[in-house]
Amino acid sequence: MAKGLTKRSVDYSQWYNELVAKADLAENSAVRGCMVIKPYGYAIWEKMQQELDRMFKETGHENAYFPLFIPKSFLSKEADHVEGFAKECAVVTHYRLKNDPDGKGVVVDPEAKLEEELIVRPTSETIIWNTYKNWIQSYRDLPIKCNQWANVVRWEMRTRLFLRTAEFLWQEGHTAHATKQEAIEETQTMIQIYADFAQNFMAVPVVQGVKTANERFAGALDTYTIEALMQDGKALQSGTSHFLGQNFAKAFDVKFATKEGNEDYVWASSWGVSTRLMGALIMAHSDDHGLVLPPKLAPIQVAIVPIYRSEEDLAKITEKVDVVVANLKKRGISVKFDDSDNRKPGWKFAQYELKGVPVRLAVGMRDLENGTVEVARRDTLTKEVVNMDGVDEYVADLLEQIQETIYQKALDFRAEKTTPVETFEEFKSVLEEKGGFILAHWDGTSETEQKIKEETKATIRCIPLEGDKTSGVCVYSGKPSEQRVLFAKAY
RNA sequence: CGGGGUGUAGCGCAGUCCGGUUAGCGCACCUGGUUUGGGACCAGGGGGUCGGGAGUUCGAAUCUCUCCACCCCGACCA
Repeated sequence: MAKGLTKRSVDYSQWYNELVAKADLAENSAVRGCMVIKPYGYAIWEKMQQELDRMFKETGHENAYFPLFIPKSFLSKEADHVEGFAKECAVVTHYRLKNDPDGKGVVVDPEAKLEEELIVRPTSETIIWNTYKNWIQSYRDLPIKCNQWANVVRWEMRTRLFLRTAEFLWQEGHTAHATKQEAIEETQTMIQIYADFAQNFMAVPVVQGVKTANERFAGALDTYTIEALMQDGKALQSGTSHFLGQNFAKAFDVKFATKEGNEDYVWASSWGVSTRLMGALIMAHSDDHGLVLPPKLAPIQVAIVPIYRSEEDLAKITEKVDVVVANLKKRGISVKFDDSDNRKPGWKFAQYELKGVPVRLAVGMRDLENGTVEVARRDTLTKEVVNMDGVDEYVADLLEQIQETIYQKALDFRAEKTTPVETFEEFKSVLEEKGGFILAHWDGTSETEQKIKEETKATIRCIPLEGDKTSGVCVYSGKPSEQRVLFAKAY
């Protein structure tokens, strides 16, 4: 048991907070609501970025960069968009400070007021569509498929490391298309990429679906989402992809000449995932001993701990371990040989467990005599002694197994915590006693959705794309329902 | 932004009610030694604007006012 780490069963959110701190992922900063992502946490984010970036480029996207600041007037050009974001915008009003005439420090120079105030981007649709206007004249200029890796600011009242911070890192893709169909296909392609990434790299199973009107992105016609289930039974929206129709093209007057010689507004999509994925990763797999990382995203995949009495012993062990390290690296496995002498092996074992390192090798004099290595896997906390010869191949296989095992475990957990219900009584009791995802019929109205939210605090996470499509009657109103939708309490 | 709680060494805390030596303990850190197969032990040592500011007082970590930060629960949200 990790010293000082609160058990999940005692206080889940405290467990999360302590884990983020103790595993050296992130910490609160001097700026309210803003986090410092520490090197170990950032290394995981970099691994996510690398893979996503590769997937974006494989599907024909290019990276670009747009400004941090957005003129205030841009935001208000799309009515729903400004409505959605206005309440959480940071605003730049001045461009200069001066010495405080009354004494120490500096004050805002009232002489230096901006003619037009600037919004710190909460998202970049407006500045990008203002720019795209200049890039697009003809259907030959389309499609445009840009992505940017950036920070955004949404002035949240209550924040939690990774899950909701006032500033966060993300990528936002913004595409422009000649046809509605193509824009819809792009929107769907990207949500599929997010789902693939979540499942194959993060080992987090997700439900793909469409958001209801209430939960839709401000300015979108349709929002596709991937929803993941955390160990406390709450849902986490982990990625979204929006079909924007011609809303932003109309707001920013972006027209193009069609093949037929007509003029038409451009069709748009946008899509993003953020450092919130870190929260999903942490809460999906980790246990009371600490972080559990999927091998594909672990900054250190293998930690090697030497066990020795004398310097001579260490030298002998190091000689053997160097070969193992070289062989592992040849296979593209990231490995850390921890020969620091200021910690005992037991401390190191606990530390690498806390940090979620998938595989730990221990090598002592006993192993040198027997030609063996002790192999411990983080996900099951089991240990085996194997031959040192060929341990690199053994570890390579094991890493794949761990990736698969933790995905399967998360999938089983979700299956167990997904409950179809037929009545509102059942809905409430399942939500109360079991939590998790609830599949229920819904009459399709915002009123019913709102009522259910008020009475139970559960929201419609999405209308799933896959699964049971049979019709029924709404659990709340008794009116006809086309298919079951996914309810849960959410982060 | 409402309700509750907490701010004392890098971390975790005691001391605050009832003001009074030099502000203390555990972990961490430094030095030396013994250790090393699941969070080692002994000895010595360093480290403090007691969250900030203002006030009361001969004297404030302690009392008063005020501001700030963080945590939990709500409302809001990726």
